[in-house]
Amino acid sequence: MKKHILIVEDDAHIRLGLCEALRAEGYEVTDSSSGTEALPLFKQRKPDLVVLDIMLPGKSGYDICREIRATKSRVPILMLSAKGQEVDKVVGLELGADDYVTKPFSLREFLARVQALLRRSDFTAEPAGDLPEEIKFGKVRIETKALRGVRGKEKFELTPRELNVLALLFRERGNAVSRDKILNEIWGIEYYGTTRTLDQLIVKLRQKIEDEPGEPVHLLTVHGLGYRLDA
Amino acid sequence: MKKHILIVEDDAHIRLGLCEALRAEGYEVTDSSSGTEALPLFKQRKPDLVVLDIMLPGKSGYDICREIRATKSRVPILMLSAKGQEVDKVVGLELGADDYVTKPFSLREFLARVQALLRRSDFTAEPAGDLPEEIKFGKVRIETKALRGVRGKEKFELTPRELNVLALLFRERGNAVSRDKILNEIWGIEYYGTTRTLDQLIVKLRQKIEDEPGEPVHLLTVHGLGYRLDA
DNA sequence: GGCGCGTGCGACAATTCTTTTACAAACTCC
DNA sequence: GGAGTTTGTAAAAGAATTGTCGCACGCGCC
Repeated sequence: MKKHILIVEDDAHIRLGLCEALRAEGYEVTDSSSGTEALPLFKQRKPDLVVLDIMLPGKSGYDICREIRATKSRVPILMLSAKGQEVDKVVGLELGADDYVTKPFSLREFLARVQALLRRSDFTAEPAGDLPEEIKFGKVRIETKALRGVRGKEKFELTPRELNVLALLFRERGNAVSRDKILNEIWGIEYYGTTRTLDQLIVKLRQKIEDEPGEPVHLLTVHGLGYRLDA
Repeated sequence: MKKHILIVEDDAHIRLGLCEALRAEGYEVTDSSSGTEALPLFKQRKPDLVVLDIMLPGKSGYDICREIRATKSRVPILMLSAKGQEVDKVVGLELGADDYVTKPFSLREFLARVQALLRRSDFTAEPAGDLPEEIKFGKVRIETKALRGVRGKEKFELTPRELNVLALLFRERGNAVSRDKILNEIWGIEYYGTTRTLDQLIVKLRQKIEDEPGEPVHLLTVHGLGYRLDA
């Protein structure tokens, strides 16, 4: 899943440059030039990383940093300090910023720090954190941490996405889960693809967990709604 | 096992900031604002690392450092020196401090040093922390202290880094370990490099421990996540 | 200085996963 | 039963991830 980054920086040149560079790296970027806009944006978009310029019209980066921490969020924060500006790192530290880059900085350095901060905070990793150790039903047993399982004597592996979908269905086992819900939970709220993608993944899952994929006994279709997992 | 850290710092803002950051990293933290409290706390809690501000009301960080060393403890000590303050490293060295961080510093830098000190103090052998004596799976047997192993009758040598990565995977054997986790644990928090470096190292490891490096049976890729070692 | 070694990085190839497409089959409703 | 909709499935296209090669750099050693 794409990492989402919020940038708050008033200098349009720099802001757009950073945005472009981050997007080129495959991040999803939200940007703002205004300090007052920052907190609402933060709450709304729930980014995985925040980049704050210290000098901003209206509210300073320090203020925003403090506000974000006041929400109990532990999102990593990277502060940009202006050229030649005295940086009071201790002030930032008290406020909970994680790292600083001093202008002028190279794009490469900036990207490296972004990556490093995301890596450090990355306990969300791919298969979402709240998976059970094991998923079991019928002849099937799946070790979630290994992304692999067995059906009777057949071994198979799962991709992170397959595992997430299966875990969601397993959590709701016995109940039908709508396609929309699955797409929202696993693909994310702003997914624009077709719903056939999910069907395709279900096919793959059936091939793995069902004895007769064409005649499923566990992973059932609920016509007009979605799918249901029966144990 | 959680590492335990004792912080002695009078500035409440900084103290709490550091505490929170360390706890977020999974350390157990005891904090104190008073120099006189420090030694009793140290004796009682037996931390794995001590962080001392130099300027303290009552007793200075230097004093506490000396007292701790007088107990024959070899616990790593990280000193914080205030902004603009002259640091007498020689004095500190004589007293047995292991590292200094000069304010202003970023959280990231602080955490990196903490991690480095803990790792260094963790010395069982050259490479790193808590390695088992021997790593064994399939036809492979590795003597960790010698950085040497055999696969059937083939002998090979390992570099420290290769051994560390392999040991990490071995400790988690059966579970997929994400690239980010490997990079964090082995390369450390302050690593800004690319993840291709890790792939490269995996290639080398496969050449050593697999009969068919192109067709690995032990050191497996978990696409989209990282790697997994199967015994 | 030249050499070997461990390590890091860029580039491109190979592999795997995801998404789309197309059409057949199943289902719903009248 | 038939039209319209929804779902199953295979195959192809498209993306993303990983494997691998070759070169660069720093370091210790000759």
